[in-house]
Amino acid sequence: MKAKILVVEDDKHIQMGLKKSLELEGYHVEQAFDGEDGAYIARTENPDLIILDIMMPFMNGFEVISDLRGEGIDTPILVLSARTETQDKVRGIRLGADDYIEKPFSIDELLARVERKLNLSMKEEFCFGSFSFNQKTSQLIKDSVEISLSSKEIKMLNFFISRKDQVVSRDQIIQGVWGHHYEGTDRTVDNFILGLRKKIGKEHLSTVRGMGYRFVTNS
Amino acid sequence: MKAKILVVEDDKHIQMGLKKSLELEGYHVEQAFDGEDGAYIARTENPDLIILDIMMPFMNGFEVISDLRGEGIDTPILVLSARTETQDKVRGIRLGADDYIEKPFSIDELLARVERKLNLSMKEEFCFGSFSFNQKTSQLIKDSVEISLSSKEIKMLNFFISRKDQVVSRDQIIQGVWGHHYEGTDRTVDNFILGLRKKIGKEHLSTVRGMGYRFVTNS
DNA sequence: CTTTTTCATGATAATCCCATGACATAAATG
DNA sequence: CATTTATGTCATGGGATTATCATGAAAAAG
Repeated sequence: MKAKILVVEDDKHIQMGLKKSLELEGYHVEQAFDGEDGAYIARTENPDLIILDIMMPFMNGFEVISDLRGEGIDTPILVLSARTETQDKVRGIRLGADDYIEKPFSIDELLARVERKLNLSMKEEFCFGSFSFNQKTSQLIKDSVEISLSSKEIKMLNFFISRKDQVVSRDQIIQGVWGHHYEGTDRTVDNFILGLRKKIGKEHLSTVRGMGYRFVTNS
Repeated sequence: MKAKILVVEDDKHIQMGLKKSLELEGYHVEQAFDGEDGAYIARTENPDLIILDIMMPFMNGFEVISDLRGEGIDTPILVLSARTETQDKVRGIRLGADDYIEKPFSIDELLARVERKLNLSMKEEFCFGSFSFNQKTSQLIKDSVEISLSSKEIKMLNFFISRKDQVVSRDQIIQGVWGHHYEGTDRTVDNFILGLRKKIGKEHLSTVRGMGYRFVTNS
C-alpha cells in the first residue's frame, strides 16, 4: 500500500505545500497542526514516517519525539527546524529523531530523504497463498503472471490487506473503499467480493454470515 | 566501461589500500590527498563516485561536499569519518552526501556500498521490451533503429521510467513533465500518451481507469 | 520569411467499469 | 419441512472515463 506519512506542522502554508508535494509523489498524507494532535495521530494511525516541525504550540517537537519513543513507538521521524543551532539538532537526534533538515529546505531535498527513509523501513511485497501483491505498484502476481485489477479492486485489496484476518462488515468496506459519502447498496460489495474471489480464489475471502467478510492469509 | 572512482583521503596508507582494493575490483581510481585537490579533480575528471574523508588539511570534507553540491555537481559521495558523533553524519547528509561509513571499516563493507551506489547511478541504458533508452543522450532505440522523440516526449518517458510499474495520475504526470505552475487540461496528457504509445507500443503504457497510467516494463 | 515540427485544445467516438436489480442458492430459525 | 433471511451469481445499461482526430497557434528549423 501507499506509504502513509504524518506531517506535524502548525504553519498552514507549509502543511499544504508538503501535503501536495508528497501526494504527488504518491504518498498518503495525514495532517496534524500541533504537537498534541500529532502525537495522537502517530499513535492511532500508525504512519510509516513522521515529518515533524520543532516549533509548535501546545507541545513542541522535542516532547513529541520523547513521548513517542518513550512509548516504544519507533516510527522514523524526520525533523524540520528553523533554528540553525547545532544543539537543537543534537537534542533531536538524542531523543530519537532519525534525520534532520533545516528550514528553508528545498522540496526535492526533503523528498529525497523521505524516500531514503521509507526504502529502509517499507516492505513492498505482501504475500498470501501463492499470490504476491506489490503495494507500491499495485501489481498482483500469481505464479509469475500478473493478474490485472481495476481501481476499485486495488482499493479493496489494499483495504483487506490492512485488515487481514479480521472480520470486516460491509459498512466498513464501503467506508474504506468508496468513502463516507457513498449511498450505494450492500449488493455492490457482494459483487466486488465475487470479482475478487474470481481473481484471488475463494479460500482467501471467507464469508462470516451476518457480520461480513474475512481476508484469510494463511501465514 | 570501467567506473571511475575518486578517493579523497590524506592518509597515504589508507589511500593506497583503497586504491589497491578498488582496482582489484576492476575500478579506475583517481586520487586526491587534500580537499582542495579533491574538489578540483571532482570537477574536472567527472568521476562516477567520490569516496571522501572528512578530516583533511586545507579544506575539510564538509566544505568539499558543500562546494560541489553548490555547483550543481551531483556525483554520489560516500563519506568516511573517524568520528563517531552522529552530528557529523547528519551534517554530511544534510550537505548532500549519499552514504556514510565509519572508520575503522572493513574493506568488504566499503566495496559493497561502492557497488550499490554505482549500480544506482551508472546505469545509462534503460531497457524495456525490445527498446533501449539512453538516459544521458535521450536516444530511444528499437532493433538498432533510433526513434525520434520530442522534448516533451523525452521528459515524459523519463518520468515514466522513474516511476516504472507504478500507477501515476494525470496530476502527477503534469507535475513531473510540465511543472507545478502548469494550467493545462488533462486531455493534453491523453494526447501525449497517445503519441508515446505509437512509438513504444500500447503494451508498455496501460491505463488504469479512474487512476491514471502505468508504464509496464516486463522485467 | 517560409516551412516544418511541436504542442494545446475541444469535439466526438469508443470503451468499459460498476451499480443496480432480478433471481438462485445456502444458511438459520422454528 | 417450511419460512425467513442472508449471500452468491449473472446480465445489463448508464454514464463516467478514455481514445482518437482535426485544427490552429506557437515555436523551431531552414
